[in-house]
Amino acid sequence: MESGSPRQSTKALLGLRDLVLSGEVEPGERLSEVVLATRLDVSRTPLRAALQRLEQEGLIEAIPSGGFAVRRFSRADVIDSIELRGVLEGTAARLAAERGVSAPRLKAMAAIVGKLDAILGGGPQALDFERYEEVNAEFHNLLAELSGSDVIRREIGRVTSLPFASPSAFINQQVDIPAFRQSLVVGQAQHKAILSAIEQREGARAEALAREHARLARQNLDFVLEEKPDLRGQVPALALLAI
Amino acid sequence: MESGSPRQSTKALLGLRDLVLSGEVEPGERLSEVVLATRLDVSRTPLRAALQRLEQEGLIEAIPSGGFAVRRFSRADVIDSIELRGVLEGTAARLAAERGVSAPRLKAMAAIVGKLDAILGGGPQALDFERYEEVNAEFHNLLAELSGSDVIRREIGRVTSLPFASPSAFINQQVDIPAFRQSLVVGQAQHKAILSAIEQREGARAEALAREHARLARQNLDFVLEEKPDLRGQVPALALLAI
DNA sequence: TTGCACTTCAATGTATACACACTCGGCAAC
DNA sequence: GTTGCCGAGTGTGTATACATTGAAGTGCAA
Repeated sequence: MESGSPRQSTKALLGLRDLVLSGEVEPGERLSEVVLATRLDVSRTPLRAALQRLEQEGLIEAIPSGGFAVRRFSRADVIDSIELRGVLEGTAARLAAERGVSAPRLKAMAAIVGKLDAILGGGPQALDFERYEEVNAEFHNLLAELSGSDVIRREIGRVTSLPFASPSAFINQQVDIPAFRQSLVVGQAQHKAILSAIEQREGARAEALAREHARLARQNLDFVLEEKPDLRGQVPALALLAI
Repeated sequence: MESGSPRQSTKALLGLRDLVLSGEVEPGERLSEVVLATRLDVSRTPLRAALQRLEQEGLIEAIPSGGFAVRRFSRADVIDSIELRGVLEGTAARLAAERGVSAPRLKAMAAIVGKLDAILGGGPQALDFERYEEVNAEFHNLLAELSGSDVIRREIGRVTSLPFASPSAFINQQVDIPAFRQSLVVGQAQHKAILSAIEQREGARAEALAREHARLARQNLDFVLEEKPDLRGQVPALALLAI
């Protein structure tokens, strides 16, 4: 069987995930298999596979009496998920520093940092958020790889599958506020420092920096929730949040 | 639907997990749905649910062309899984210290430590491994809870579902060797220190201690693999290992 | 003898029918 | 009026038939 595109289970998984993330089905709402199967135009079998998978991803949760419901995330969940990402990326950075990284891969990381510099250096209004988000994701993906550990890489992948735990959770055009733009500058400084620490085999520094880097997301979260609560609907990462 | 015991999917999950963990199906071996369904006396539907779940647990992996195979773990995987557990339990301990733990829960933790003392204090030959393993698991479960974070608790639960990443991975009668008994004493000292650090709100100390505590498992792993390689078959946690 | 293509087969992916448990409404008894 | 029981209905859990694809083996041709 081809594991590529034209599978119903893939269609069901992507469709269902999108339905949940976009907020079309509300947190706490029970997910009816027949309704969803009809809506996504798949049979119940691949749909159930998608439900099980999303349960493991943490987006939905099993109901004791059977079936699933959209999970309702608290602010604490979001904060702790960000903290967890920081801890895991910190570990990746520390392991990279301790175990060493080959010159070519360090060069690749430096190239990514250079690209981020170029994106940020283009002047305030020329800033391409989408492009920054893309390259930022590259940085974080490569960081996970530099750890040299498949176990760590897998784990980071799992945790960051939750939208609000993603490294790019609060990078988007919608929330174009000076405070956010500044946070990108700070974040880029941290990127450089993390790379430097890895190059110089400073494990503890690399770990601390990566943790602090993740906290940037928490700062932005706090800012949105407290200063600009009206922006909540604009940030996709917060669609599942029930404060 | 009752989510309790008499469900075919439960039967399939437990049966399949046991089949993999016991080594009855060898690492790398392809898992045939029809064969397994017959063997476990369930239909393919609940079996497929179990397969999907075990894939998420990390015990088996999907084959590109379809189906699943028993995952083959390298020594690096085991080492990194232990490291990961240390990092996560370290985070749980740090959060417990930083955020504070209620007096009753601290008391409960102290009670567990007391039970471990009693088990270890009974003299060398009276040592009840099974009981120690049980109470040790209690300690680690409560530690995860003391973090006050469902996110962290879930994550620790996931990681420690792999047999060699479990806190009790190398505690068993089979490997009754002086070095192992000594490691229990050291481990218990670390238990006390972790509790003390949490009580005194010393986050960094609590984290460092919990990390080091996990490394005890790595020491025991190294000992088995290098000093007593003939014991490999005796330790259930190593059944999946392909050095 | 070797390589390619076709055929066949086996195993997974999908759809759907059936069985049973949980829920919710109504009715009766207290 | 409230509480408890009962029955219908909805929906998930399970089984199985069918579709589809990947792989292997065989035969023919170069």
